Amino acid sequence: MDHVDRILAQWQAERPDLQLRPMGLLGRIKRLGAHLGQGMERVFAAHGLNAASFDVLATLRRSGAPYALTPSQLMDWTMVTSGTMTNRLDRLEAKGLIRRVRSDRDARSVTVQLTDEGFALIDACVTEHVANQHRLADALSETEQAELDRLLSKWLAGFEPPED
Amino acid sequence: MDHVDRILAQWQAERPDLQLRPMGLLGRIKRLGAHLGQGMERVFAAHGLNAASFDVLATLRRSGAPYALTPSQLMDWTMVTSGTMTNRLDRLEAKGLIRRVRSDRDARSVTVQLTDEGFALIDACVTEHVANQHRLADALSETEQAELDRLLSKWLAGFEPPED
DNA sequence: GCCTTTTATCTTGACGTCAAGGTATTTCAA
DNA sequence: TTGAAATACCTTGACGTCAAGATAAAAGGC
Repeated sequence: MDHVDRILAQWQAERPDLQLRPMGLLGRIKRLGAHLGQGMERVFAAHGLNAASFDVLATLRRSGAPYALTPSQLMDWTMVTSGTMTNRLDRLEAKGLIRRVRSDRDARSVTVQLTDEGFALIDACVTEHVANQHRLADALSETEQAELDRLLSKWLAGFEPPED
Repeated sequence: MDHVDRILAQWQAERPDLQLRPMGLLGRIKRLGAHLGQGMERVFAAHGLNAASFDVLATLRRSGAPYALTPSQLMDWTMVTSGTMTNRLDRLEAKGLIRRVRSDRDARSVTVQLTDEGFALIDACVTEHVANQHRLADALSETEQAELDRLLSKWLAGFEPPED
């Protein structure tokens, strides 16, 4: 009898006409996502970051040398709007973690590049982040994690058709 | 090869020292949660609500007659801070969906009650919401949904120790 | 060469959230 | 009885987000 079960029991009593089966599943995904998010934010915060700024720096870092992408590419990877990305980049630039370089070939275009400070910070942060993810997933065995990943991949494929 | 796989492949190339196994799992939970959240928001929006306002009205509705709880009880159920709840209640009150009643017994306390309009709205909305949840979960068979729910419950139990 | 359309990014305004703190009230131990 | 602590709710200020639209530049049809 967890939090989600209590919610389902209330609905069952008040609206016995409803077919509640998927509600528990969706509720658990949402709550688990919230707990995992909080668990990850702690590591980000220890490095002066949050999920938003980590997301940008990590995307640049894993893109490989020269650790530079355009705002549009970053928007594609992180799935946020242009206004959100402008705001994120403004803050990261103010902290000296990225730098905006105007393109020579296209005056509309900007390249966002990790500074040395940004590179060092994200490299240290992601190392801790990965270790933290291991801790967060430890409640399940490797077999269970693999089975869960299989089911989530199948579900996710309906929203994000795989390519290649 | 989905979006998460592409991220993992980039990390693998750039940081082969990292043990990336749990990263895919956590990434898929996050992305799936985002897609499901968007899918649910559409139904809320069709009734002039969003996830936040739906959450409050649904909590009041499923609490049973007289469909009234204090802000503190609502905070416990919805897991938001007091400032957030005040803001939510202000907006719902302005729309005439809830009403605040000062307590006779404790002058600090307030009872938040569904109005007739609020009751009618949330009852209609939750009916559609449940049908929508079925659609969103349709990508998995009933067996798969049950297995997924089992694994998520186990994982979630580490964050929210079950009671009773 | 021009004019429309598309592309790339930034700006604005509204909203939801939280942390920290404020105010009023109640509780409880001395 | 009274004064400190706890409780219940609200206020404030900062932040992250989005939708809509602004600006500027490039591309393409004629």
